Amino acid sequence: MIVRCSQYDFQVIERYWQDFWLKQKTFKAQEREAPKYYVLDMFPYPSGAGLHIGHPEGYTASDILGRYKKAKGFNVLHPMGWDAFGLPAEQHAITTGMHPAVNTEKNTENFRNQIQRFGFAIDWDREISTTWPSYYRWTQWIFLQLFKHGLAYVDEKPVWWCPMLETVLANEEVIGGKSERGSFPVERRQLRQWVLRITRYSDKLLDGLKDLDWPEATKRQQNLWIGRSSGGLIEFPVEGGDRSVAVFTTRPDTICGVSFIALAPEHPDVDFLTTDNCRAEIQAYRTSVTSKSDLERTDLSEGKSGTFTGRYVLNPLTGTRIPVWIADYVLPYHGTGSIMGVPAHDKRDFEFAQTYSLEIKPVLQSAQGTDTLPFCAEGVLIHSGDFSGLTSQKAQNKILEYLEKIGRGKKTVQYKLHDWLFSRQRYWGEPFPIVWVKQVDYHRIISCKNSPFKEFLPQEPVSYREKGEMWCALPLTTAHLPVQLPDISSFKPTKESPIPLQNAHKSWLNVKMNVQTGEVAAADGQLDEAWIEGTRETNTMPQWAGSCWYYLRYLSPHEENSFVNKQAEAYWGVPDFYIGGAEHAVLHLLYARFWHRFLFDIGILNTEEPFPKLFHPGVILGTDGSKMSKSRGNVVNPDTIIAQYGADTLRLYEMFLGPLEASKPWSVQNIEGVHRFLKKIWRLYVDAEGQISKKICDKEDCQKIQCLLDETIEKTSEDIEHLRFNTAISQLMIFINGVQKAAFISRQTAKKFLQLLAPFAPHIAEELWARFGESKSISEAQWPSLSENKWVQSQIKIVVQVNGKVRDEILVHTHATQDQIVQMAKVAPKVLPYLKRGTCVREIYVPHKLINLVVH
RNA sequence: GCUUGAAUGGUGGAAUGGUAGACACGCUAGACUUAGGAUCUAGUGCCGCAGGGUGUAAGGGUUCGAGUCCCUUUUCAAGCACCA
Repeated sequence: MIVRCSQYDFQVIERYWQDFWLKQKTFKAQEREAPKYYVLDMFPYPSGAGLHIGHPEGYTASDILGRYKKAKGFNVLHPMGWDAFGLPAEQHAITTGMHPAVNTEKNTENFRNQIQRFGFAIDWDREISTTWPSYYRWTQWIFLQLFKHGLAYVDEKPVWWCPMLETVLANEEVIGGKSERGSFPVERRQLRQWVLRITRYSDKLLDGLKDLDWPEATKRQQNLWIGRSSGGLIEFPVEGGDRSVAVFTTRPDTICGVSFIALAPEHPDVDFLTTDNCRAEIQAYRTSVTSKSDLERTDLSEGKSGTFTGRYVLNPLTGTRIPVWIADYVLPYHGTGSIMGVPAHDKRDFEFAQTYSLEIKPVLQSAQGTDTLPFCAEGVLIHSGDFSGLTSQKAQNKILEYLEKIGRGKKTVQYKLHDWLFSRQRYWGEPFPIVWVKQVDYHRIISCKNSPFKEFLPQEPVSYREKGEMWCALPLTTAHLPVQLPDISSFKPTKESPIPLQNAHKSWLNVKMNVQTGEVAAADGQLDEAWIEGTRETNTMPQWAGSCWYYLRYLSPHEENSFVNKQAEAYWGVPDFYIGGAEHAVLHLLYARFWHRFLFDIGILNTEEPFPKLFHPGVILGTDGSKMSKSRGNVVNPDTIIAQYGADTLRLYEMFLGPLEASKPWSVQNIEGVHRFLKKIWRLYVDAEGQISKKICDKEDCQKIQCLLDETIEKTSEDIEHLRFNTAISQLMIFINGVQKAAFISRQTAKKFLQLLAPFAPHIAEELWARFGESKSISEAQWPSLSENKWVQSQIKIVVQVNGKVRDEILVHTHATQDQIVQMAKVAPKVLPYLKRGTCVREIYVPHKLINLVVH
């Protein structure tokens, strides 16, 4: 049952117990009558580079918590899986010609082996991968639900296109004008794309944040990303015409200070607004803007530029003539794509007005009245007719109410959040379960009473027009899922067919469907009455799709009739603890919340939010304090550390580095410290023959050891609950240092310590536990409780301060009164000289801790 | 630029407003050793032989008492960055 070694041979010990746990299924989670605890790690992308030293930081933390909760009597679920669709596998396929599935399988195997070498208490029977057809079948099914409920549509619109990656990217994947992956330049292109209507959930996603136990910074980020701002839509009538220019503003109180209107150069009304004598200049300016990259355009140091259209509009409140400009600091994809310029009270407008010598007219004043322009805070209105004298807050309401009455404006809310661009021109992703059919054929489905294709039919058809033909999106049905990825000969996108799946065999691409039976087959040109023809959607879903719901699949990974088994969902619910990188603050974590809330809304989930408690471990940096990267050559490979010191040491080391949430540099030297700690434990427990050491015996512990054990139980329990693993480990070290000084300790105490150690260093704890003759895993044992007969201390130490500075210590009887203690303190040898210098005017006594004498 | 967070020995880091530097690394000395990169013992913020003084980025404040709370400044990190 146990390893036969007298030395601390961590290689043999760790391998033995890892095999033991896997074979015995020690950590298999099954629904039973007990409180549940679901710990979840963000599942990794199994990259070819293998496990990074940062991965096990979070995994170890969740493992400690999971093992602790199990010992506390909880039924713990700790699963692991693979977020295995994605770009790197596809790029590998393009360069090597190897199918991404083969390469992904290889990398996954490697990741699984590496992770298993850490000895995590994972239920491997629940392993999933987003790339398994049995998994993505249900990703497709959830998409069809979104489709059915009108939350998925196609749109031809400007999207971020990355020429290097040859794909479109979501807003969230573009950072500072470059692609999130690889930092390549991006540009805007008009393309037909699948889009998910996440904006319909803006308010719900915002409100739901309030109750989540998440890092404040992450909540703030999501808040900013959704970017709700309330203000007004105001119409400026065009001089001498019946049209108007609409702007969105959050500061309607400044409307009397408007000295220009600026439109984004791309604004569709620019042509109409431009007068003939300005047309040439406007054209030139627009051309210069489109040639700019987004990075150049949003470069703040460039200053502001624009051109006059020749047109004037009228201020709906004052009737003042206002020139209409176009300017590239106005963004086409926000609000109405046009703004009212109030230079006196907006920094950007101020800059623009200065450049082009436009009027700068203050209409707001602070209480002091000596404001430097631009004055962007709120204040009291001036030069604003009837509204003068009102505060900004009041004026905003009154002005909008007035504009609404005269039909020139209304209150409105704007969001920074855009609908989620959901399609990618890639091979290695989930195919859409959609077939494009002609409008007439779509109507045949609608009019066929019992057509199976009605399962996911939306109220309004999703369609687009091409070459005079209207194409409608026909959703396949649950019975057709999964729509598997077809084999293709080349993964490389080409100019002619930038979408890899367009190279799929015609028998996959072109299909015929039986309207009545729901049968789908390769199109063969022969159409009986019940059949219609169509073409499959060739875009695939983005990587985020699979990670939107994986935490639900873990609950019933083998369920074949549903994406999640109802009983399993009722029992396990959502993760009690979710841990993973802060880099997912607005991507994965926002998308998953959206899907979860949607599934709740259509009545197939019991909870509104997927992750009630979230934690981000800090980044582990290289020894030089900078981010680990291949190019810097400061990458640490977990395999070499495990080979040299063992998994227990690495686990302990990563937890001992510092607070879990802090970013910390890796240090080779410090790892020796925790390794020494484990060797010290081994020497204290095991003698030269490999037997339990004589130091551990059946005698009763001395008071010191018993108090120390109680302290250690208390401290480690509390620290684990609060994820303060570094201080928990230091307490374990304090205990061992104490044991080293003691003559002996009891078997009971020795075993209790092993239990405290087990969540952190499970292999050595399990091995020593077994050597005490235990036949069951240490993980099955109940967490130790405090000893019942607590030693009663007769004397306590009181610190004596004079004017807040420590001068002496006195030993007093536990039940001494405050007066007695004050008297003792006043005659303490090191205190006396200070008392002689003045008179004691006050004594502050903190029970059982200190006494402070105030001397003047 | 804006927002948020942080700053403690040679190093990583401890410290419900109540003994600053726990624990560990490193270093110094010693012990055991053929040997020590194993192990054990003692020491280790700074100044001072010592009594003692001083000390948590800098300055101010609140308090009997401040690393901790408040204000100003500096530096660093993260996020956002023309979102009207």
